[in-house]
Amino acid sequence: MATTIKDIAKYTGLSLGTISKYINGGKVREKNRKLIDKAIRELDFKVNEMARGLKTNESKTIGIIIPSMKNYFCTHLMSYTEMYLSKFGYSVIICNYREDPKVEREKINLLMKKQVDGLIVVPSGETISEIQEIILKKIPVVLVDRILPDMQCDAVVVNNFDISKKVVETLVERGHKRIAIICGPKKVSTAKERLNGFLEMHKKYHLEVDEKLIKFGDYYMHSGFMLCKDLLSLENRPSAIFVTNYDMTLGVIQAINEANIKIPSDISVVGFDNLPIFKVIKPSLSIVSQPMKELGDYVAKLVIDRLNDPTIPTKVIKLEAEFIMKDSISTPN
Amino acid sequence: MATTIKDIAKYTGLSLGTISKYINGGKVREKNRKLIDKAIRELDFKVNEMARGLKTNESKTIGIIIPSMKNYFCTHLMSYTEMYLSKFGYSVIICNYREDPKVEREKINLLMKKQVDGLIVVPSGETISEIQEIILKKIPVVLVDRILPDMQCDAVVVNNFDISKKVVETLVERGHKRIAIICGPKKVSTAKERLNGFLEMHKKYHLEVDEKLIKFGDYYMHSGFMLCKDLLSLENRPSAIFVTNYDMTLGVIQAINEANIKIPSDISVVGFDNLPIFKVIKPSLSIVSQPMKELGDYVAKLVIDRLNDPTIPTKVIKLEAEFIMKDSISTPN
DNA sequence: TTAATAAGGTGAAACGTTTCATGTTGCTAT
DNA sequence: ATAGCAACATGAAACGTTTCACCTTATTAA
Repeated sequence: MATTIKDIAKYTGLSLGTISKYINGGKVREKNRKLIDKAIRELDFKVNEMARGLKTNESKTIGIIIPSMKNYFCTHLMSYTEMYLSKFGYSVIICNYREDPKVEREKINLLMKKQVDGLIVVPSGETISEIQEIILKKIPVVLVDRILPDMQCDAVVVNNFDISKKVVETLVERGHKRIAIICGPKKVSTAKERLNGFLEMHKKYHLEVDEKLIKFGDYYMHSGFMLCKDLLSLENRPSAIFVTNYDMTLGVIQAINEANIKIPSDISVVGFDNLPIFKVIKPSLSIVSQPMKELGDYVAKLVIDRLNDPTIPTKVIKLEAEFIMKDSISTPN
Repeated sequence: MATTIKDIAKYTGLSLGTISKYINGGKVREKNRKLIDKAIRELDFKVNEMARGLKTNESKTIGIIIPSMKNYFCTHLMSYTEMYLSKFGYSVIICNYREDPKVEREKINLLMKKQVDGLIVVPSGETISEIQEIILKKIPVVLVDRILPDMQCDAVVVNNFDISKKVVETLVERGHKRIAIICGPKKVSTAKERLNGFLEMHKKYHLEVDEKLIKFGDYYMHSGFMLCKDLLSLENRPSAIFVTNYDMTLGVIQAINEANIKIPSDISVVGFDNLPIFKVIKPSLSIVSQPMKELGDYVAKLVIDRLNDPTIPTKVIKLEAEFIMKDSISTPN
């Protein structure tokens, strides 16, 4: 059906080898070059990457696995990763596992069957052994945002612990004593680290930790909403809330709006991720901002580096998140 | 390196044909089934989809081309499409062209080289001939959100014209006479249709159309911001603004906030796309809401249907967007 | 027991490339 | 004119599957 290298060979009277050489950047005689170019144009030849991949054992494709395509943090990040990779001739298959480890496992399998040259994962935390096996097969794996215990592979993360300390310290310095935190799922490393920073600062300032003020959500808006409602209905409610991801931050604001409570006069809020939306919310929100482009670029760079030299030692890149103070913080009444 | 069907054949003492038949769901003798299963487990066999695809001339992959991975409307939509397709054994390569028709062309080419079985496109409007060619090659193409002139292919869109009329009519009924519209790029069908609805209602109600109140943006937040600033600085500024996509709506709100103007007392606003964010903005925004899941599902369905029977006549599915009235509309002063 | 038939197994060819050892051409210098 | 060499061309084998015509084994009925 479609034009193949054979058709080009027939059309030009040259051999398969010559055509192949040429389309892979090799040199041919000037008159042959013209002839081949003409044939390619006339017959509308496009190389069959499946056949090529079969032969070369390279798909020039990187698999990307993220929790959800509705997660703007992930898709945003991956848009940079894709851009970087495409400069090096790699394309990308993005799979989302809808927060379901079973689906995550399936997608990992799928990508292996598709012979991806490397794998980028924002893991659920429940597929450690599957990922281990891939690493054993010498396929480059890069973890993003979250790390997995005891896993010997490249990763790009942010300084969750430190930035969380900084946020809490700032609140404490403003006089807050009852600070709530809304974390992600306990399995996820970022959630643990952000919580640990929170606890650390309580220890440093000899503040009592009220377990009721520590909430674990699922990183989605609705859970931010519900958990915030819980917090607001406590008889001794917090004077500040630290929300540790983007979607839950939205949920928290929704809950506060619905309760007719004012930020920051009634309650202080620190959110997460510097996405355009926070320019739109009044009062402007104090947030932890992650360096999206850097994250996305580094992820791609680590894959490419390992593809070029599989023997280099694994690296965990820790980038700096930034705490941006705006108008959503005040001193407690 | 990796385990192949040949290794399984050797391990089990069976022939290639038998193994192939079994992994494709064929019947083998019970004792052979056990033997093959064991071999697959022990040797960790995974079928090489490149080899399979080469032979079967099917990649079981659908290419998806969207303007940007930072466009939440697109990624959100495609998350439904992916879910639907994966139920039918298809996976998905998502390419974004960063709003650049040159990149769009490259990505179309890339996907053809990768032998995708079908193509889903949110087109820039500048690659008509390239898409035509693909259709000629009998590869299923589905257009989403936007249609292209004279293109004989499946598409899923919403009733842009009607919904725009409804919005404008509502504003007119509330007494607005100077209504501004912020459209998308002129090349894009949705922009044209939404504008036409706007004009139609002006005609119906014998309202003068002030060209200064018609703005064309690029569907990004910043252009919404800038165009809104323009509108606000007119000496005879509009009493209502209709913004025709999500990101530009955010920009408009930002501009209005910065100008210290109040919605709806000073100006009425109607936005686009019912994304979670609008639960968070005060006052709650009146919006046009598109049926995301239906859109995404239908797109997938059309591809699958045509894959199953390439001869069926092409369909353009028009789904109903909804106008949700909230608190951002008042009568003009 | 055997013939007939059903059920399952076999292996070579093919898919569209790349690779590489070998063959052929065109130049350059004498 | 020609030897020598660089430059380029050739074509068969291989990559890991599927397919299919044909062969073998098991099952059944008489």
